[in-house]
Amino acid sequence: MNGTNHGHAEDPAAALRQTSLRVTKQRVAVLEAVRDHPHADTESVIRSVRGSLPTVSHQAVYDSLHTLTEVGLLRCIQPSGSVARYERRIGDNHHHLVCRSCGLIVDVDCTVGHAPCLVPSHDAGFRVEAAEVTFWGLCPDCADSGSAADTDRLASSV
Amino acid sequence: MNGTNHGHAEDPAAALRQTSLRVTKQRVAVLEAVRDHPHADTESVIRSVRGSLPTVSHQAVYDSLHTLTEVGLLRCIQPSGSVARYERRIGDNHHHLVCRSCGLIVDVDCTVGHAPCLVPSHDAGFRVEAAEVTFWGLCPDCADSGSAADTDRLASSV
DNA sequence: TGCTTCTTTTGAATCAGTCAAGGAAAGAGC
DNA sequence: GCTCTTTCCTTGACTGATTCAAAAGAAGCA
Repeated sequence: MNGTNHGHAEDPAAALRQTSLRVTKQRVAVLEAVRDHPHADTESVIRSVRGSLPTVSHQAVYDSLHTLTEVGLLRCIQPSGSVARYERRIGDNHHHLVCRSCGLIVDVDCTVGHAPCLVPSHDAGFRVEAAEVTFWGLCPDCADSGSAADTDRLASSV
Repeated sequence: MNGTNHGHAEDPAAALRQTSLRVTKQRVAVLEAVRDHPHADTESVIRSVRGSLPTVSHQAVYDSLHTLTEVGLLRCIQPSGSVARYERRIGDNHHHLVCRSCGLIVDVDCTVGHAPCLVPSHDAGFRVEAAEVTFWGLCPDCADSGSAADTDRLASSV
């Protein structure tokens, strides 16, 4: 539950320095934003970053998110029908529970054990590198309220 | 491997009739297009449908894809970074292998057995209805050619 | 400090997908 | 086969997320 990355999970600047990336306040702010809002979409990250840096361009945030994802400091997830979302918990092969109704995303630990936690029944010659698991359902709140209306819509999409 | 749906896998018109949907040539053509091009994106479906119906609007195809997905005749999948793709193999809880390099998608049967084939380690109070598994890797072709260049890019995104 | 290279800003463009209104066609009943 | 009602398709404009490109600005090395 503590720093899973390379021992720098809590210090964005240090994390950046360990890569060959320049340490800019924009990138630090993006890392902090994602740390503070797990599974945030780009829009939320921009809003959050502008809390400390009111003038950042959306482009800078897009660039940062891409770059940081590329070097492995962030992970990008995109459940069907959702925009890109980012998280800092990387390298532990965890998966996600997604609410079909409100879009809430919650982490779940690997179903079986260690990565790769799953092996396809046949791999069609692929060099398989990772398994990504998304559990679809209803979060507690949505399951309680309006479960009838939702259930209809859901039956068909499974 | 044969008709998995309700015994009408090969006859689009019959499949439509079993739902309460009207049998229009546009919908039949969309079903045929997806049957003939599994995992096709909307753009490809449009192109394919226009082979037999040169004047269909893209809107008609979008509508048909949505409607057919809603009634369960199609399934929509959207691997991260990809546009929506559709397939007709439904109800058998199979999963997908996706090539990170060229985007090729291949079906794989359910890893463990029957649906729901996976149960999260803890469900955070969710009412879990389905597990979607995506295996990421390199298809045989991409693994052969230019594997060095790709490997770099990939190492970071797992 | 000065220089080089990488980043960010600015502003416009692209692309998938959606909205809305009117015309067209499917299917039910006669 | 004909008519009516309801559902579906066409047209054309629009939205929202993301990307492109050029020029200005900062980071880090010598």
